Amino acid sequence: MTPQSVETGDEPLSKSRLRLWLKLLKASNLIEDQIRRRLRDQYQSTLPRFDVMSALSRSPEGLKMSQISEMLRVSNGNVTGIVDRLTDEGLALRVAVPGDRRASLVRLTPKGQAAFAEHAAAHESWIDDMLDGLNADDVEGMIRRLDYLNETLEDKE
Amino acid sequence: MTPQSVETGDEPLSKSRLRLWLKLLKASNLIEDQIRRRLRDQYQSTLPRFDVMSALSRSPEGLKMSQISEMLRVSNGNVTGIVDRLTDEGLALRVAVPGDRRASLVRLTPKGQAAFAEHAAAHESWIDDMLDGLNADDVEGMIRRLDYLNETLEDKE
DNA sequence: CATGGAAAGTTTAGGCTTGAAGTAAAAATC
DNA sequence: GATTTTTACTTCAAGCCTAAACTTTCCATG
Repeated sequence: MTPQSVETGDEPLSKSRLRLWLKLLKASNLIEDQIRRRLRDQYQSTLPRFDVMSALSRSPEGLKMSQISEMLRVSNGNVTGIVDRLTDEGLALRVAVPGDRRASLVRLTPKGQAAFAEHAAAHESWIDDMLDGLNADDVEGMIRRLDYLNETLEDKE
Repeated sequence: MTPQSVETGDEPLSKSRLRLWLKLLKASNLIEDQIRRRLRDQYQSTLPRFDVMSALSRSPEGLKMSQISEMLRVSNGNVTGIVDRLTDEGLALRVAVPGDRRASLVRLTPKGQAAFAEHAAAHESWIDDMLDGLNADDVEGMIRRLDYLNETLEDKE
């Protein structure tokens, strides 16, 4: 056995980890592509818009631009463009923050709330459909490992 | 119990599946962002370039544009741009296909082969490092479930 | 061999994404 | 109170990505 390499069967663990990553990425892309396609076809929307609206829907009092970009882990300039487009379509709006003329609070409009409620319900059923091959044990086993993985990944940042 | 809803503990399975998807997406994004950042910082490259070069490196005789876009599941026009940029940098080149003036074979140049070999080695060690919290059992368990999930997802396309 | 359709690629418009540069306002420091 | 630094956000350039339109070439059918 090669020193320092832990083996599983006949394959070094590092190779298995690489294979795991490629399969994880593949699953993620397959699911994400489906969601993007359906959001586009059925609602003339996109995943980034969905993500921003989802964050806003959880904070009816509104969110600052910087809060959104932190929650979604995307750049500030990115959020500017997405909120601009949501605003153009009457789904969101910027409200001035009294006492701080630099910032503004972004909120969903009633129209935005209604649209997101519809999108979110569809989204949940799409996921349920795409993952219906996994039973409760599978789901639990994967969640447990992904939780641990995500913790270690965040620690490393 | 609600009719038609399979429960695990006190949560409907559809909710668990949604949570699983969000965690899968999070892990995928955390890892992908790290890879993008390192490819950029250490090699002035990008993940799409890496993916194209990876496909090309496995086919020294070259690949047609349409083969690349099919393998990577991206659009034709997308590949055009990426190969253009690789070509501009002397990492890839287009070779005429005798007997078909529409198509061309894309190949890595020697410079491209050398660059990719370096990037691929680094890439593998980054993954090994990021996933080092998972032991052989974890890796095997996740691969098994992801294999199954990917199969069902591809069947649904 | 003419012609109509299929195939291979490119181009284009529009949106997403980043890092970097820029603007303005607030806060801290002197 | 003036100056410096930080904070909040926008703008910009460049790359990525898609669907759709387009060009060129190939091929099948009459």
